[in-house]
Amino acid sequence: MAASGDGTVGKALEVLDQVASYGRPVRFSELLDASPFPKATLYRFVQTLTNQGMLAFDPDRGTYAPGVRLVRLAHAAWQTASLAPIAQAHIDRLSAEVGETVHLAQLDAAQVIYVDKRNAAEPVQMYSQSGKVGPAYCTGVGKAMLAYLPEDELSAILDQQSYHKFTDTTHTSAQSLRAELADIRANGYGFDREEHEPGIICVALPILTETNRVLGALSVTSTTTRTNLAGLESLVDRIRATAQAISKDASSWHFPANAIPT
Amino acid sequence: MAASGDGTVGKALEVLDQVASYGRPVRFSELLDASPFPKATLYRFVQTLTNQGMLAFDPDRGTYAPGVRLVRLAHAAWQTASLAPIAQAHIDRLSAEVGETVHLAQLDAAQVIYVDKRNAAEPVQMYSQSGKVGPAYCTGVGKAMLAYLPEDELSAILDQQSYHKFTDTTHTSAQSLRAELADIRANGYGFDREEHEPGIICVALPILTETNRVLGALSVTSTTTRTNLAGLESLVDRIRATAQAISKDASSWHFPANAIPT
DNA sequence: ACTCTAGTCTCATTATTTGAAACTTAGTTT
DNA sequence: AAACTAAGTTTCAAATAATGAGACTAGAGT
Repeated sequence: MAASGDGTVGKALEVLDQVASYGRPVRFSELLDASPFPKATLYRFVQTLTNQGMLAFDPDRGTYAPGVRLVRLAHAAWQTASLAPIAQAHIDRLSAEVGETVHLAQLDAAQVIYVDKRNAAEPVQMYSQSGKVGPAYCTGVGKAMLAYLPEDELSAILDQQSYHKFTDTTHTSAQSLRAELADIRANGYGFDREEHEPGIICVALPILTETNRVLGALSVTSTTTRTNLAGLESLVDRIRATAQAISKDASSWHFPANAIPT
Repeated sequence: MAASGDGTVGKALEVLDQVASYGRPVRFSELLDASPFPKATLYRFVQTLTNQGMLAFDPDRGTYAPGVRLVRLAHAAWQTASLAPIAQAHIDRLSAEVGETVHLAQLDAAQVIYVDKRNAAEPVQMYSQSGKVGPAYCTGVGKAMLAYLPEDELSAILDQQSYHKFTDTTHTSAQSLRAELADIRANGYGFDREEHEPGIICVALPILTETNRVLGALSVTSTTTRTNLAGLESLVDRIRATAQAISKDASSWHFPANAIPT
């Protein structure tokens, strides 16, 4: 039932996450210090993952880092499973119209993953910006998605949040967050009231299927120096139209007859 | 000793690759038809991978696709393990100077993965272009890397090539390929003589460490309508300088003291 | 109501993982 | 140069998890 702990494969992926979390190449001993696994076990996992190209070993330095095979797999994930390729054109248009940064996010376990981002000023985004993660409980997109989750999934996710108080508007308990989620559900949209970073505000709407399953969320971000919540609220209709268009495309476009064979 | 077959984890990752290879969401039964695993076993793998967020299940359609967790992991891989962030500035400059498309590639098992691409005309590349794979035996970057591989790794990789004849200059055997690799090693650079796509030619150089380990490869691509091999050859010095600069940066830059803790 | 197909679950057998401890380098100290 | 130390690697019997044939269920088609 919980996300972690499916047999050997789950443990190996835990190790993979651990390596990725450092953001730099790591020594075996560093991993060992922070690992729940005994030396020999961790060693075998690291070996296996390296064999498989999921980790890369630098023999000159004796360090491990996430491997390039992940880049290949992610390419497939991004193209196949994410809303990004579908949403691309819609996001471009929205970003141009509102003149602010647009984020497209999806839920991964208890975290938010930004799968695309469009900045009005700088028209094309880069790979390195996709894949960035953020907390679900204090971002506009996170809350918009949580608000439409079925109760069992929601409570599992709420339990996993850190409720770290980034600013003085950050929610610090599942309880207060739940209250806001109810509001969001009632309105159909939600805000980030500088909950994650001071001065940064956003409006966010979920992207839902016809059956009301959560596919992702869309947000328009700005700063308190440029606008305020009411200003962002005036964009809601425009954003909703985009979200609906994406949802519509997602329902049809999911079976591209076949990919161009390179 | 081959790359595949490390226990349960290896098998699970094989399934993951299989799903990714379709380039579209797939039914369980489709996977089963093409899978070496018996029904119950495949089922368990798919379940586990889905639990783990490595696959995403679409309950409306009953299909599986690569999951968003991969996007997160790939972000880490791209940033930490790939040459892309290091090479960025160098590639920009090179692309601007030569006015042609520059590719940065690395080796993943027996395939080439393009981790970055800079097109002189359209200045910023997109995520969706990173992660693209290509054959090693008939691309400029592929051959440049193979040429500098130690014999044991090389022969393992040569055995895994398909030697599909894309054009009439494509190598169709390990033997003829080996001969060219010797030339490349002697010259320090290699060409793609329309071996993969008619009309497309390129020069490629490996990116090596001081200890002569292969880190990746760099290529400048053009078309036969715009230039010819001699034209590309004149760029070799310029490309070599870039490759060396990247290698130098890679040797120091590999330990960013710590990442911005967002 | 019956049949066929796709998907899910069970459980005794089998194979793999586990991890304490021994071993191997390579680097440091006395 | 011998003794210590730390990091990485290997071993092997015991413990655990994976395996897969087949049973089961749900739904679609006739």
